[in-house]
Amino acid sequence: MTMAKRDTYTPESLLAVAVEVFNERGYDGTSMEHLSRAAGISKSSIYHHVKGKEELLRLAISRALDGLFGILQEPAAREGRAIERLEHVTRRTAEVLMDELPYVTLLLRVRGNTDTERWAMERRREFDHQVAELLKRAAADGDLRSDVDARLATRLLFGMINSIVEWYRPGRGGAATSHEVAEAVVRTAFAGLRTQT
Amino acid sequence: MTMAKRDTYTPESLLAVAVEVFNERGYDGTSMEHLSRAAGISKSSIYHHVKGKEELLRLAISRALDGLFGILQEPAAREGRAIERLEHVTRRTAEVLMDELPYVTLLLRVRGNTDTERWAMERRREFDHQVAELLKRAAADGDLRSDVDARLATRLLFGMINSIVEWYRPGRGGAATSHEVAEAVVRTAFAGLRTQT
DNA sequence: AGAGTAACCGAACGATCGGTCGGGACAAGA
DNA sequence: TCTTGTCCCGACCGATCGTTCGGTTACTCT
Repeated sequence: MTMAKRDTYTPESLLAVAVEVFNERGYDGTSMEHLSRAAGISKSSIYHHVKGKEELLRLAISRALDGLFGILQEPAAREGRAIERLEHVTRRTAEVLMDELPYVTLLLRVRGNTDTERWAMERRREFDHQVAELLKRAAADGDLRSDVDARLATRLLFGMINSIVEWYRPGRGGAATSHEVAEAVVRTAFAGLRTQT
Repeated sequence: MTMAKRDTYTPESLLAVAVEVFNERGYDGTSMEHLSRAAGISKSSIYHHVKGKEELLRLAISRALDGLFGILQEPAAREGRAIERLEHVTRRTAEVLMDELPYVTLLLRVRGNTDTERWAMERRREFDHQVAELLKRAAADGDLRSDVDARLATRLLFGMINSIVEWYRPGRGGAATSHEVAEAVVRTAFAGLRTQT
C-alpha cells in the first residue's frame, strides 16, 4: 500500500498505483476508496483521468498482453529448430513477466467476472496455444522426452514460469536479475532438477 | 454455477457448493446472493448452517491444510534419503491437490484481506518451508543439480505442482487420473523436459 | 394432540460499493 | 483582466454488500 506523492497524475502514472493495489488486495477486493487513498487524491478525482475501475484493469492487461505477444514476433521465436524457439520463448516469457511484473500478475489472476476479464482470459489462452504448438513440434522432432504428454508438459512449463509472479520481487536480495532467474527457469525446465548421471 | 438439489443441507454439503462458487468467481467476487442461488436456498437460510461467509472460507482452507500437512506425517516423507523423501512429498502433494482440488485451489488463491486469509497464508508458508528444508538436504547430499539455487528450485517446483489447479478437472478426457498426472509431474520436475542424451 | 426443534423464508438493517455532479483553485493565453 | 481548460474536491446517488430478525412450515418425540 504505497502512498504515492506527485504533482499531477497521468492515466499511466495512476495506472501504476492502481495495479499495485489490485495485486495486493485482488481486483474484486479493491474499492475505489482504496485506490484514492493509495493515490493520495479523492475518489472522484480518479474519474478525471480514467473512465472507471474496469478501464484501469483493461489498460493494465493490455500492457501485459502486448509484452507477451511481442515475444512471438521476435526472430528467434520464428526461425530455427522448434526446441530452440521454445527455449527462447520460455526465457523471454519469464523475462517479460518479471520486467512487467505487476501487469502480468494481474493478467494471470483474472477470474472472468466481467467482459474485460473474459477478453483477457481469451487472449491469454491464445498465447498459451501458440506456445503449445511450438512444444508439439519440438516433440515431433524428437527433441522432447516422449513419456510425458505434450499438453501436460505445456501446462507444467507454464505453471513453472507463471509461478514467478508469486515470489519474484525486483531489486531484492541476492543476484536475482530477471535474466538470471529466466536462465534458471530454462535450465530447470529443460534439464530437470536431478543431477545428470 | 451448479444448481444443487437436496433434501437438507449440512455445513459440509453447503461448503461443497460454496467452494465451487468461490473458485469460479473468486472469494471477494462472490456474494451471499450468489451462494444462495447456487445452493437453491435463500440467503438468510445459509446462516442457519454456518456463521457467515468467512467461516465457509475457514472450513474450506482447514480441509486443504489438513490434507497437505498429513503428507509430511507419512513414513515415506520422514524416513530415507532426502531426494527420495522429496520425490514422495512432491508426488503426494500433487495427488492431494487433485483429490481435494476445490479446497486446495481456494487456499492457493487467498490474498490476505482478512484474518482468516492471513492465517491461511501463514500455514501455507510453513508447509512450503518444510518442503524447502527437504530440498536443501537433497542438495547437500549432492542429489540435485548444483547450478540452480535451492530456494529458487523450491519455488519452481511448487510453481509446477500448484499450477495443476489451473487446468486439472477430475474425470475428463484421456487417462488422466491423479496418480498418472502426479507421476508426470515428478518425472518432468526431476528429470526435465528434454530428451536425455 | 401437543411441544419442541430443524430448516427455511421475506423483509429489512447499516455499511459500503462504483460512479455522478456542481463547483473551486490555479495556471496559461488573450 | 477575462476566459478557458486542467486538476481536484465534498456531497451525494441508487445498488448491492454481509448480516439480522421475526415468523412459517414440517417433521419428530412423547
